[in-house]
Parts: sequence; structure tokens; C-alpha cells
Amino acid sequence: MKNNRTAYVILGMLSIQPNLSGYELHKAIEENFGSFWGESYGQIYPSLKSLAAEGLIKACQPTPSSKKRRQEYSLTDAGRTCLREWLAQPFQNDPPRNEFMLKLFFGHEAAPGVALMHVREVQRRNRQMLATLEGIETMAREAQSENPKKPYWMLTLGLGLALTRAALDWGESALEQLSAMETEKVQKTQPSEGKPVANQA
Amino acid sequence: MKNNRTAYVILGMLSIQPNLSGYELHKAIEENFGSFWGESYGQIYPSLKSLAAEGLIKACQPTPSSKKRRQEYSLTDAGRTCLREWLAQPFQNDPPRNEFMLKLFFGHEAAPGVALMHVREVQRRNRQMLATLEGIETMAREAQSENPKKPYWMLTLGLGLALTRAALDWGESALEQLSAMETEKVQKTQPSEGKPVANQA
DNA sequence: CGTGGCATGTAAACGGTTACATGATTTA
DNA sequence: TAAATCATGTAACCGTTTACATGCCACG
Repeated sequence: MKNNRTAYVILGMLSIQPNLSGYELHKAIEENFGSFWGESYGQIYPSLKSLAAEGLIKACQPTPSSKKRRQEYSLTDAGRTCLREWLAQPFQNDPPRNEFMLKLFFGHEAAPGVALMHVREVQRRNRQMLATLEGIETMAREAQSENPKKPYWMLTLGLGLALTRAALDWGESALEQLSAMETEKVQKTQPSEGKPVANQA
Repeated sequence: MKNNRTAYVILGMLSIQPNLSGYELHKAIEENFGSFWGESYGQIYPSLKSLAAEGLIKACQPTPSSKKRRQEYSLTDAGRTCLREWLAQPFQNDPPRNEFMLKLFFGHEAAPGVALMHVREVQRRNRQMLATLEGIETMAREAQSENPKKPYWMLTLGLGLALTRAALDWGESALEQLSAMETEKVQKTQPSEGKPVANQA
């Protein structure tokens, strides 16, 4: 296991919520890390196999209460040690990939209105993201447990919120600038239509 | 060509700066898009070949002034059209990958001081990023050209700046919280040493 | 002349997604 | 019983990085 972050995400998830199956891991990762990490089944299931083979997790039968047939896993001591070692390593900066920023940068090359459309869309997605994160925040506050892990979760959540809000603020002013710019451009290209009375056939 | 964003990055770069070689493209992408996109030589050179084969770019001999032997490329009309079509498509959200946030989330599982170390490191990297972006901003302001592309560049730059500053602000308060939390933890684990007079042998 | 950096490339390995296949369980 | 959803998995494909190979040019 060299650069296999999937494995560590699984170890980490099992460290806070034992006895999960592949399916549940996928769901838990989506729900908890959705704003900063993702894994697909195609990564999870093979990783579970190899982690079990290495003795870092072990398969266990589902709790009797659960009716469904499924394979659950839990962390071993070796797995916990391995997770801790990884945590202590410097984190790596993943290569940046933001297609929105790319398309915005090339905005002048695009047809009039395209950049504006992309900004509106990014605002929509970020508002959605903000709602999700605020939902998590509310739930966490209501739970108000003494769980010692919670401060770390709240810090992480706080960064997600801060970044999303910053993006939304930027979007506000970008919309203003762009609508000024691009209506100008449209006026040059296709002069104003007067009042459109008729409509499409 | 289906999901090949490398190709579009190249087309876009050539649309704003014609006659670039693979090496120069790599440098230009690094310098201009460094905060939101990256490409490696292993992607660039093969893409140049296939783009040329499709007629979206064409190879041209270096300007006589340039002494070095190298293959330069420029955009064709077909290439420009292709770029425009891509720009008008909705952008895709790339899967989030932020290893820092992952390690912070698991902070309680790590040895005392580890989370703090990671936050200090992320602050360091973000300060570096901020300096780079502010450098670009300064240069752009001084140039103060009438280039119609510039507003789009400045908007993109503005988002990069906003996100970086938000991350730095968050980091400030995270450092405070964490240093309070983790010194507590250390005190419980290894009670205070008094004044260390002797040192390591 | 030799060394170091510039410049161009390629092959292999890897990480990751997608599409597909399958069966079991719940709900209508 | 039919349809939807839960759950597990696999194979193929694709995008990407990494490591390696190579030759040119400038400079000491």
C-alpha cells in the first residue's frame, strides 16, 4: 500500500463508526466527506478485500439484529496503527481541478452570456452545498455530545462553510460585473430587440 | 475526444497565446492556471499529436528569431470552434480531493500535535499561494491594457484570492482552537516537565 | 570539452470511474 | 407477483503521474 488513500479513508471511517459494509461505507463517505472527498464502489470493494488480506481490518458477521445479508468490517489494532502513521505524514496537495474556473478564464472566447450562465450555475451549486453543510452544522449543535472527536469535525466543517461562503460572496459581485459586461457585448452584437411582443411559434 | 480536458486546456491556452511548444504550454499552464488546474508532460505531448491529427491545431515552424529547435503549434479555425462548443457546455464538478481536510477530520485519532502541525503547514502553503496570486494581480494592474480578455482573467484571479484568503482566515482561528485543545491533551498525557534544565546527551 | 539545464518525448504503472451483472429484500 | 431499491461485486476503460531515455544548447 503506497499512495492508496482509499484505504486510509476506509480505515478512518471505521475508526469512528465500526462494523460497516462496503455499501454503508460508500454512503457514510458521501454524507460525511462529500464536500472534500469521494470514493466509488469500484475503489471500495477491492480495497476492503486487500485491507482484510493485510490484516488491517477484519470481516465480521453482521449484528444479529440486522436481517440483511452483508459483509461488515471493523478495524484491527494493526489497522489503527497504520491509520495513525498515515495521519502523522505531511498531507499532499492534490492536483487542482476546477473546470468552472477554467471556463471562466476563457470567458471572452465563448459566446456572449456563457460566462454569466456558468457563474449562475456555480452559485446554484454552492447554495446547495451551503444548505447541506448548514444542515450538518445544525444537527451537530443539537446533538451537543461530549464526543472528543467533535471539535475536529467542527473545524473541518467550519473550513467547508468558510470556503463555500467565500465563493458565494465572490459570485455575487461577479454576477454584477458580468451582467454589465455581457449585456454591453450583446448590445454590440445583436442590438436591442425593442419589446418582444410575438413569441415562438 | 470525449472527456479529455487536457485537449481543451491546450486549445484555450493557444487561443490566448499562439505558437507555443509543449514545453512552453506546460509552463504557461503552470503559471496561469496553477491555482486551479495542472497538466503533466505525459498528457500534453500525446494530446498535441492527436489534436494536430484531428486538425484542431497545426504545427508550425518556430519563428526565425528563435534559435532553439522545437515544435510550435497554433489554433486552427476548427480548433477555435471546438473550444467554443466546449465552453458552452455546463462545467463538471470534479471529484473533491482534499487530503488536508481528511486528516484534520481524523485529528482525534492522531498523536497529539499532529492536527496542529497540519494546520500550520496549510497556512504556510496558503500564504505562499496568496503571495503568488497577489503578484499576478499587481502585474496585471500595472499592465492596465485594454485587452478585452482581461476582465475574465481578473474575475478568475479574484475567486482564487477570495478562496485563499478565506482559508487563511479560517486557519487563524483554527490555530487558536487547536493549540488550546491539544496542549490540554498533552498535559493529560505527559504532565508538565517543570523547567527543563538538563538536555539530551 | 564537459556539465547542467533546456526541451521533447514514451512506456508502464496506477488510481479512479463507469458500465455491467447479479441476487436479495422490501413495498405496492 | 411486479417493481423498486438494497447490496455486492467485476472488468474494461480512461486519465494521469512517474520514471526513464534522449539530444541540444549555453556556459564555464
